[in-house]
Amino acid sequence: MARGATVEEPVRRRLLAEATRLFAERGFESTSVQEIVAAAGVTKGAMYHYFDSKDDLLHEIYGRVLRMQMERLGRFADAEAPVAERLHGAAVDVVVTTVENLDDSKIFFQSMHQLSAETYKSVRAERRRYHERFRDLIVEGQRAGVFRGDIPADMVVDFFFGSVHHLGTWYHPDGPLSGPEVGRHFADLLISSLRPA
Amino acid sequence: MARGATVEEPVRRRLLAEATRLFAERGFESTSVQEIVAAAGVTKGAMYHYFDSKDDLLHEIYGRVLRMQMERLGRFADAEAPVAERLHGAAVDVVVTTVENLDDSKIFFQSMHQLSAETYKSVRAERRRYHERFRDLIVEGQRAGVFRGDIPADMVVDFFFGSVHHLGTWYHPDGPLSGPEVGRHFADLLISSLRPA
DNA sequence: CTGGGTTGACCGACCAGTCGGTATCCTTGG
DNA sequence: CCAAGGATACCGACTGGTCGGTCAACCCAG
Repeated sequence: MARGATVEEPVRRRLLAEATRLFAERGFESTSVQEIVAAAGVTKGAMYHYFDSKDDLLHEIYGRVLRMQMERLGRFADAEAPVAERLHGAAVDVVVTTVENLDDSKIFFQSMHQLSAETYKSVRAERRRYHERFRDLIVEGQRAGVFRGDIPADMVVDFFFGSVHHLGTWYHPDGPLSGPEVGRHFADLLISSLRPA
Repeated sequence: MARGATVEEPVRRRLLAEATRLFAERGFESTSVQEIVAAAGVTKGAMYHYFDSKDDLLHEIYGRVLRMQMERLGRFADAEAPVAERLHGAAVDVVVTTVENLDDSKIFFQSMHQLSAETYKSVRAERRRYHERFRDLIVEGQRAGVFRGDIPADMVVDFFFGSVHHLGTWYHPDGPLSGPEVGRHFADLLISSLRPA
């Protein structure tokens, strides 16, 4: 018979995938390295061959998410369209990709503070750059007069991303709402909340 | 000299206060019982005299927050005023009380999943009742035609409380914004997002 | 003298990370 | 063409240490 599917997936990728699943399910501190390697069908030696530490595993997961989100936001922000449309598109997209990677989202807001001090700082910095990119869209709209200017743009970003990050606590892929549906509603709420008084 | 301030506070209350502070600072799993009792100036035996387990400590913290929030929401919801005003008042209030008890908020969204299965379920149920109370206000406004009706009220609640729960990740009491200021902005965004198209 | 409150040494379970070892492949030079 | 030898991938028993929770004994107010 052909080699099993698990053999096709390289060990490193399998470790990341299982770690993501388990961290989302039980939290970082409640998941032992032993459980991760057992789920991936390898032993500790293999894990410590590919990663420096359990912390490093979490760091990799964050890096993957952050790179992906930043790249996608860039494409919406740089498009040629009215600012309200670009913001709406970016908002829908971040919701859709969040629900498509719900495990990543759960890990983010539950386990980020478990990272070592320096790793934590670098993740925060990367995250801040992402928020600033998003905020610039809002500021642009406020300057153009299409968004209300009496609420700080930074706060609007925190307001919106609070909602996005919390999708992991209530959204279920097999529930009545699809990702794009939730994304459209969220984006509508955002744009609507920004209409000049 | 008079008895020290710590002696005035009963042991049980001190344990809860220190546990809240430490859980918020380092997370539930990263805080040992030994650290909690040391901070409270007692020993493990004393803690296990008042609480069944470390889990029970967390459960009590949740219970305290939930009771307080539910009671306050009730007062706003039952007031005599236009529904938009009642919702706005409740929204401002939940933000203000959240930033006044930021530690509780941090614990909520970081450590809830560490509770035992049954405790977790009861906390979720209590939380759901709170959300439903809030949602009913929105439904009332939608029926009255003062709020847009094309977005499910449940989703609006999740949208708003996502933002509220995430205050713990970015709000600093000594920052430029006071609790009531943030509350007003958040409430304005909520009401604004609900204006009929 | 009694019993609620409190002590702190102790227990078994578990954990992240280490390390000496093995198996398999790739390179190299004879 | 092949043997030698090094590099890579992986194994799993083990270590030093931490954790939540227990319990027999103690203290002192009523």
